[in-house]
Amino acid sequence: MNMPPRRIAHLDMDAFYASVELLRYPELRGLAVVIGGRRDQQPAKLPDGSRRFSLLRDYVGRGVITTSTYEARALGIFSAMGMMKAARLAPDAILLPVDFEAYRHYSRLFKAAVARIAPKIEDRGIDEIYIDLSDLPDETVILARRIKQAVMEATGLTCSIAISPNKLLSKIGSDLDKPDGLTLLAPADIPLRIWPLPVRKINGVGPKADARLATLGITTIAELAAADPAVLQEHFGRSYAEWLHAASHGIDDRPLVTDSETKSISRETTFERDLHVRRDRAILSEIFTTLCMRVAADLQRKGYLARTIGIKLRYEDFRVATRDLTLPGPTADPATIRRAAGDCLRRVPLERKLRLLGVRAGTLSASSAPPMSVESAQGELPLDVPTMTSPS
DNA sequence: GCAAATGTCGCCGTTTGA
DNA sequence: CGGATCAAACGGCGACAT
Repeated sequence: MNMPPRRIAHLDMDAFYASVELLRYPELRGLAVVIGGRRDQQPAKLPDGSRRFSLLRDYVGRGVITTSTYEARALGIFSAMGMMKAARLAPDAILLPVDFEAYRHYSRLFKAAVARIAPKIEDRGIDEIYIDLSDLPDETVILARRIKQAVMEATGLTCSIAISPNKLLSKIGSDLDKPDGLTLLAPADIPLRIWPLPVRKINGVGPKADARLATLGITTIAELAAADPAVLQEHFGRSYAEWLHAASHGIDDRPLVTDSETKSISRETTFERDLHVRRDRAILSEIFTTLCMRVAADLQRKGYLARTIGIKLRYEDFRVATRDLTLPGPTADPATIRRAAGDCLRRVPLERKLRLLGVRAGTLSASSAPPMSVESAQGELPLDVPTMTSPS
């Protein structure tokens, strides 16, 4: 039997974090607003009831833009841009710190609203989802409008939706008409609407693959679609080459993943200045222990035990080193995690200064104890916590 | 000088056990 | 018993994503 094509929607909230902030501070509508930087500067409330907002020009130190309003984007400000660079481009932009608590709240609201219309949903992080509309009786555009309206009613926020036979095309499509977009894509639209786009628009082609494709003279999806499969295979290996080829032709059979288990839990932090392992040993040791305690608390709060403990370092030159260690048995104990992480640390070179330290817990299993409340989840460390040492 | 935090996946080399 | 072989687990790490 010939199955009808699926109807897969990709829904992407428009400038999500920034839009949530505008719900709270409507006086900022129409302005260049950026979200990011350190978490320490809430807007101050003035005696007359108005608010005093920080400006990007006053920011000092490390940090990146997490997101920004469309007005800020028009000034050349984009996600992951360094704060100081952004401040040069748009010194008068309003700066707000991230408030994940609020974003998670609105995330739950919009997802619940969609689920009432179409329950088959794949979570893709805080601000986007895939939705399978295939089994619903209504017409596609009607459904899309209904979903957009439900999201608006639940949150006051707009989103952009694309619907196509698969996740790949819908993901590309939701970006084609933003904000507040509604895009339908059929296979017949591929030559005109997909092929002219840069290969980087394919979800799964990142900066590295993009650069290597450029080397081969391939910058658009059309050029990728026309590329010799044998040449692709030489440069990318069989598996990735086949996937690239299929993607360029809009072919993607991946099902929606409607339930998934957490695979790892991690905490990491970038220091205010690069730290030297010997000179700053005391500071680093305290940060390291704190990270371990936070991972332990996260595990306990969420009801997990971990059997693998890993660390991540970012050196001053931005290179990354990771090490991990599998324990004899699962744990959520901060001291055990601290010891394991310390063992990992002994295996990495520590000559260069560090800019980031992270601790990860993986190979998770459910703890028999129920998830802990936040207050009771703080672990106590014994007094003789191992200290950081140079490799011997 | 500047470039976050958190998480997933794939690939590869090594180790281990059969 | 030595060698070949295979699978699974492990560890490292790159790439990619939001």
